Amino acid sequence: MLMETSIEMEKAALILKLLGDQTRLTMMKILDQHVCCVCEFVEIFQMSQPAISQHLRKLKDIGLVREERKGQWIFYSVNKRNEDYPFLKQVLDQLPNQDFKIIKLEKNGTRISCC
Amino acid sequence: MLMETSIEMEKAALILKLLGDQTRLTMMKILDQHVCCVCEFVEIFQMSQPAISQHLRKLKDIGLVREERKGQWIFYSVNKRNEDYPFLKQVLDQLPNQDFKIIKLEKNGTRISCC
DNA sequence: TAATAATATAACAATTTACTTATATATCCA
DNA sequence: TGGATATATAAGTAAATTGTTATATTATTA
Repeated sequence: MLMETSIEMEKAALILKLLGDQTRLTMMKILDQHVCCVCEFVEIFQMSQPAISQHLRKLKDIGLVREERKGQWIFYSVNKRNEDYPFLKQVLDQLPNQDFKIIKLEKNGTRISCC
Repeated sequence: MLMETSIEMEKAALILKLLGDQTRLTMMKILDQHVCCVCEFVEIFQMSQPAISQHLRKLKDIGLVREERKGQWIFYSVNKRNEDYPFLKQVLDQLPNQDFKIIKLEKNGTRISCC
């Protein structure tokens, strides 16, 4: 059975361009399974906090992720209500699982430390 | 049943980056169904011949398309033997059909004129 | 209220991208 | 062989991208 998705070419290209960056692609794969905050991504990608923030903003700007503030922390998750989520999901489902990155954080103690 | 594709993150990001351009994405969608030559894409996208050639070269360089010379013309088609074709295909299958662009060429007489 | 922590934003620099125009290459055919 | 056609390549440029560092914002807590 063919899944019916009615994404437009322009929108599809926009989404794929955002996914065409290894950092953002990995973020999305992780976020599809886990809720994460900025500091965790800083740890995972060994990249500056502003760099992570900027990637997340791009993803948020086209509606792929959503944020929820809880105290000092802002938690990011995949926006499954987005009309293009089915399109996104089919891409993410083809990617290798990235849970090991979260597990590594947990072993570090870096995951619980802030979130 | 989940389709097994074992693409690596780095490779996936590379492919998605190439697809994240409306011209190349549309090219790939068309090429998945039709064999085309450069001049047809020049007509379809109303873009210079070198621009089209350069897009096709990028797609060829990572193995997504292949070329076959027939006389003066070089015919491009999707490289279905590529190990990452299943990954690509799942993306393309979600996009709206672009056959109308080829049909328009046929009505123009621009398709048969060269190919 | 002041210090700290998490995150966002601004400003900037290096790199990459996607065109352009000009030119080279390859094939066909008279 | 020479002109025409289809395509590729080279060189240059403007805009976009992706990082950086510095600073602002927001919430927490002593």
